[in-house]
Amino acid sequence: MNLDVLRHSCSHVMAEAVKELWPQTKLAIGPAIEDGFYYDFDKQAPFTDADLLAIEKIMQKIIARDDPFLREELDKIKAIGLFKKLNEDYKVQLIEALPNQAISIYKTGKVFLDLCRGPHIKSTGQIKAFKLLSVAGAYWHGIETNPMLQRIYGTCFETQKELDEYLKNLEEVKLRDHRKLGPALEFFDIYHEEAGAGLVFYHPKGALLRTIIEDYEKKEHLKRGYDMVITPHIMDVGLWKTSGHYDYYRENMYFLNIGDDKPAKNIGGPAQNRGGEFVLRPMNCPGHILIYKSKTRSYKDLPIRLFELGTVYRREKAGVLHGLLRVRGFTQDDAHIFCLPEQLSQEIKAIIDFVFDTMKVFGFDTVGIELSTRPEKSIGSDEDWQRATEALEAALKEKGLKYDVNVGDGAFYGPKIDIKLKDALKRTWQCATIQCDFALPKRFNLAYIDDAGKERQPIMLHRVLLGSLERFIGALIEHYKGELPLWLSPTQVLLIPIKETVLVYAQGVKTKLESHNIRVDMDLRNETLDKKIRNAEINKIPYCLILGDREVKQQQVSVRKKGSGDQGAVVLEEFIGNLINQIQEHK
RNA sequence: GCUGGAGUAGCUCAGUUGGCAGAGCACGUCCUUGGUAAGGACGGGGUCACGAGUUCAAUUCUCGUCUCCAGCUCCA
Repeated sequence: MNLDVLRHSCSHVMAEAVKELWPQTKLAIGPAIEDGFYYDFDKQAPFTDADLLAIEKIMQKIIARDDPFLREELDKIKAIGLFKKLNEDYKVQLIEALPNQAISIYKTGKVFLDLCRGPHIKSTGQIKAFKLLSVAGAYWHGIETNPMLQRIYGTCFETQKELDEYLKNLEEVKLRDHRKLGPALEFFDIYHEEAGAGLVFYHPKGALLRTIIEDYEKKEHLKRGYDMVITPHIMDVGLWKTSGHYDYYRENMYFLNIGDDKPAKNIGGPAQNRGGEFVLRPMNCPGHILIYKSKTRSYKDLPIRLFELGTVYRREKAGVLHGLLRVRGFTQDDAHIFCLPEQLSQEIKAIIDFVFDTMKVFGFDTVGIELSTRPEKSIGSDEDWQRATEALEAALKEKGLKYDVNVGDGAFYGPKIDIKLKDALKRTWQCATIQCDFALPKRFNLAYIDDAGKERQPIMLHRVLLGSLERFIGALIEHYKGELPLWLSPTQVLLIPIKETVLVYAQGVKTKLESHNIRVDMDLRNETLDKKIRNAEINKIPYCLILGDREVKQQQVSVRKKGSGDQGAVVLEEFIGNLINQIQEHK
């Protein structure tokens, strides 16, 4: 049986139940979605949890009746008349938007009918396992200015067992929630009320994790021919007028009304682009562009790859903020590559490789590549957009990668490739993006001198690998359920001395581990061994070393591995050797 | 920004039909010196999100604000 058909049919049954309980309710649409189905209703009073239970009960009744799904076809005029009579305004709108041809409707039971393309299951009795999950607001047709409807989400499976597994998986998702795990593991917190929503505070362990990630990235970028730069967090508004952000991104920018008396020097763009006011940067590009422009560049210098762990601030709408995934201040692993046209394809392919390699090191599979094209609100000529889009597409094709095209979803200055990663629960996360840009080089009058001594315009690539470190750390926490691999764990080894008499020995072990750059903590509290072990497990520390009289006497350490318990005693050097191997292999 | 739900100790949550605010964990002190997931006793900790209003009295009722949660819209 086709699961989408089953779910779609289930949404019809739900709509029938809602109409039975509240006959005045108007129906909008009710499709199957990835994990279930929904139906949008126009009803005055909000649906409550109790209402959902009542609806489920009626649905059970309809399913027990085993009503057949019957298809009928009408011409458009008749269909409009029928749904007008039923007072189903939204259905009338839907039919009016359809081409002038036969309109199909489906009937179930004696009274319920719905505009529907189909197909459906034979009869309601084929629904074996379903559950209504939640209710939420949703705009009619998804357009903000339209009336808001009430959407009931539900899911449906062929068997109860599959439904139970799905519900169990939902619980699993909750357990992995980085918004709970992150503060619990003392990685980060957000002081919504005191400091502001969407602003992240890294506590010592989280800051250490981030430093480990940053160090890895710096090393890897230097290895791959990037230069590191550091640019200011506030810059004159004139720069943002020239870049186009002032016109195309203003509602997301923070302005600092106190500026300098003297307007900034105008670079590129019209003369009115003089500032005197400052902007907290929402992006890093203008800073990198200034560095590119700082001297005359030869074609022999290109490509120039400027990398910065750049913190940016964006004024996101309050309702979209979500843990570390959507914040107002975040740090991108951002680079801008200035290159010759003939270098473009090679650079894009190198970035794609870089993304794949990086994801693998952090333990993710990459999936889902999307190519996004020119949006309505954008700068640059059609010709440039076409060249940029073709360049990205060609690179994907040359690498033999599958991708979807997302029409109109590009940045305002250029088309982009998004690479999504897949976590342990098979959820996807938007992290890496590669954007091809002919527009900003033009606006800022970027140039290089070609082999004939003529001034030419370089092409600019914007790209991030992990995207925002905040979002990526959120993904890491959920992917690993907080149990980070050894090489990323803020505390790699916890020393547990059993009693005070072994403290001298324990201190010696600690010093030795630290001399190998192993991150080690010692639990000196006056607690039982059991308690300290429990604590280490809860804090998801990869290794514990238990140190008592026995270990001192034999000059060994007793190893306990998270999740697999007592590993027995070994000499310290053996343990260290083993650990270093694992760390080097990014395990 | 929109629709709905919510905000009580650091955390997880009780509770008050309007009348002195509660537990477990965590934290502190003391006892206990232990062998692989919670040893014991005692103790500190709260403008019940914030601001108005109603009332003899508001954590509780009303209104507003902020924030969170589930979505919509938007996005790294």
